Amino acid sequence: MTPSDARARYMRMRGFNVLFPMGFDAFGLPAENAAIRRRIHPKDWTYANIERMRHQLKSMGAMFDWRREAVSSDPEYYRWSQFYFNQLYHHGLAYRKMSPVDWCPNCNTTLAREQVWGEDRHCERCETPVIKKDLEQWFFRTTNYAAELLDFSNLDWPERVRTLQTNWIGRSEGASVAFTTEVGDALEIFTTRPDTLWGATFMVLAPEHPLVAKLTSPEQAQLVEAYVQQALRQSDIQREAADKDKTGVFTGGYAINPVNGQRIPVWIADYVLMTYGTGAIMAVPAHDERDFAFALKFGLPILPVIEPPDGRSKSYVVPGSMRSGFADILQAQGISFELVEDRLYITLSASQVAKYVDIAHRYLKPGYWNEVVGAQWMFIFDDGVQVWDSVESEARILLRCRELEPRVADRRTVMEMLWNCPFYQDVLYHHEYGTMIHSGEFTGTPGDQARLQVTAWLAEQGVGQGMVNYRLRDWLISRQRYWGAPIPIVYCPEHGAVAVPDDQLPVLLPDDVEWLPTGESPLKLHPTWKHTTCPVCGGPAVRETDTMDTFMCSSWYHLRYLSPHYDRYPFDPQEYDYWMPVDTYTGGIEHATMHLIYTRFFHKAGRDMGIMRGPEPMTQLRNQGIILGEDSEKMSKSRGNVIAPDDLVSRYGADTVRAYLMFFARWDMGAPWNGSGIEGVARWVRRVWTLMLEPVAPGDPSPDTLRTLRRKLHQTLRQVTHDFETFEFNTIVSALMELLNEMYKARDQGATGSSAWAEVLDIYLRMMAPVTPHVAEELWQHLGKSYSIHNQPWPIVDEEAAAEDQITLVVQINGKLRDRVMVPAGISDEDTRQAALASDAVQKHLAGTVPRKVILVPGKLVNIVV
RNA sequence: GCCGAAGUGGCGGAACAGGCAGACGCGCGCGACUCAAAAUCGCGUUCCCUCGGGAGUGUGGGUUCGAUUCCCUCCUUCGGCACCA
Repeated sequence: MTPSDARARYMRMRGFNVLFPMGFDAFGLPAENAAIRRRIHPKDWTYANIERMRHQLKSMGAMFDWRREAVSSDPEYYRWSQFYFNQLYHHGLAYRKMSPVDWCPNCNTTLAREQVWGEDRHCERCETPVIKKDLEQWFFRTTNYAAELLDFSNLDWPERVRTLQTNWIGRSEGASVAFTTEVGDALEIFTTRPDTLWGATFMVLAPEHPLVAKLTSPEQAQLVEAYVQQALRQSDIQREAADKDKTGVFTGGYAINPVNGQRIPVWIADYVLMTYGTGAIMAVPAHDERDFAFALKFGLPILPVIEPPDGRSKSYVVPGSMRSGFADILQAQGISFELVEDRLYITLSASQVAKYVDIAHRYLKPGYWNEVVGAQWMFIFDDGVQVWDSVESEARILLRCRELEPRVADRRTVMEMLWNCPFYQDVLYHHEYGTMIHSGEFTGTPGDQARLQVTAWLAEQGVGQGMVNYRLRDWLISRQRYWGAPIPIVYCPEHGAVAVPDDQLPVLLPDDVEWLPTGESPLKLHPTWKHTTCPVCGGPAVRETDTMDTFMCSSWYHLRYLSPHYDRYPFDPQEYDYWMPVDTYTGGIEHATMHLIYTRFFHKAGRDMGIMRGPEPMTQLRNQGIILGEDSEKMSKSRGNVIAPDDLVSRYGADTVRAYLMFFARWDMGAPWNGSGIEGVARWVRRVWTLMLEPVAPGDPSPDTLRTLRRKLHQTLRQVTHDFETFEFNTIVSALMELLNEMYKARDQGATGSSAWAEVLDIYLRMMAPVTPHVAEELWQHLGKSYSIHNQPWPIVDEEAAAEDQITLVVQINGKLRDRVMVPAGISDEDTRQAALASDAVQKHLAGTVPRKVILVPGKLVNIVV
């Protein structure tokens, strides 16, 4: 808090009208869980906490305008959260649907996808792994704004946050393609690789896909049913583990590939997710890693349709399969190979394949075969060469090989046979872009045009079109918890879900509930609360008993600060016009894919509903790092590693604590707490105090002393100003420390009676004011200046005073430091060169040799190259 | 696996449109004051050294007169995403 408070104070001194508000995002799981643990009513616990926090913040000297305080659990606040819900509902941006959702068994509530973290898919709050439940829940249509949320052009936000959001939204460009089942049902898929359509040798549906039942043949019914049941039982963690062995079942049904009429089997497998795309994929095992593993495991055909970019092919020659002289002729033809124990391992460039096939065919002994794989796929038999370019030719080749070699008799596909040869493995599968092969009229289309051309053709044929898919999901906002804003919906047997009219808001959260956990939503168990009347017909109806995710409350709180007690609208429009959008917003990086996406969504939705204006809610964002406990773990009461500012404040005073919080680590990086340095900052504050309050008789300072002092002063002012602008708070304090050291020197040289001294004290206190507001104010008064220092303008750098009149010229020989020479600031290049060469150290090192070259950086450095 | 950030003294950290590495502070050492200690003040504090210097910003290479800074390789730590078709 304090560094941003200091910056707000700095901006005020810069002449800005600064709104620096404070409020409490008071609803939510953490508060409710903490209250339950202590067996205190969540409301009592929350408001006691708020009071404690207010006290703490005030003791730190924050400049918050408390008249603008907003508390999201106050009815006068959540009335407007409910108003926003209604608006979203009326505009079709809030909807209710039954779906498998993430459920935290410990918090007894559903969670948004953003609130489920890590590999084990745990609850963001309590770290319990979540499970899936089928529930009817309320969602906000964040996906409507997926494309717009990717546009950061109006934002001065850190690259890091933009990247996190971009990845979270997860745009992929591709095409939708209309496959059909054998009996004529449409079976649409999404693919990013329309260029591989001719290699689609089977399809895979998510187990939950609606067509599964219809596709399943009677023979497969039992297996399919069992697999679907098992998939539903499994948690996401089990299902989504990437390294898991592929599982799946054949439905017995077939689909038709629209590009070539090929009849391909339809499988179900849990590696296809119902929640992404259409819940169905075309499988191109030759160019998709997952499909490849699946096909290999289940013996499904694999057909390469994209040439690898390097054009490399391979051939492995079994001992005894070639007539003698084979290796010699290869060598003579410039075809490189490795010979290991009579086995030949041959790697071919694109141009060598034809020549090689010819030679191999001539040298092949009867009863054997040889193959070329990679960029080209050919099987050389003694009676001719078979090209593997279709599912049919593969079948023929496989049959032939099985006849010739009993050891491959049980192989189900050619690829399975080849995969057994480790030498081949790196050329059998790839997912790069390349020239299309084995793809009918598209064969030969180069990799950089393939996707575009195929997509255009699909559209022409009416079987597909270009399409963009996002990973972002709609925001699940229902929570089966007590401590939140009630969702203002009433269910009427006649009229269904009806929004509570705005003039009847807020739907008050009752105090008299059983808030101790029962595994059920507390509002549901309240004897009377949920019973009400339908706003449409007046008949008996029941209220929605779920409450809203607190991220809903925090999505618009910046607007409530404008006018926290305004009772006609979420905010006073005049205030909105004056202040919005938020100019500077600071917060932790942990908000990147939650709060900061939600609030952007909220703003854009609000804009489209005619409530807010402009493209974005917050113009400039700067991330602060997290201060960890001394044990480098996140501070938490349960770990017992929390550093309470109160203790530090009572021991060192607020100003010292403020300054130390700015000084001890980089604000944007955060660090484990380390209290040992605070003594240094305390010493600094005391030394300022001593210097200004302990009288020292003025002496007779030299002009040099005064010039040096003023130079340091204005150089410091320049740096401090810059560092405030760029949020580099740690160097603000160190620059002030440096200047103080200089001031002590000047004092000892008798400077205290001078006008320069008065100037230094004046500016020094102004620079301190944002950092240590109390000490600065008191010393300001002591200097006899008018109240208050915090209303003073920020000082202006006197560039002339800040300029150096002497510079330290660095003299290097071959880039190594050899000497430093003091020269006047405006020195000419020629004089610089002379001064450097005249140096004793240089003369000694040169020892008579003549420099080959002299590099000159004016005003800084001379490098003599010998 | 993919994406991103970061590696500088005993510690927190400075410096980077390429130009004196280690500002400022902590800690530590020595000294002054003191009977003594604390506080305060002063000096010193990257490492090695034969006191001339030499090495040094995670590793190895490259570009350059010159690299903590730019490029490539690798290592480590942290964060995010992850069967997303």
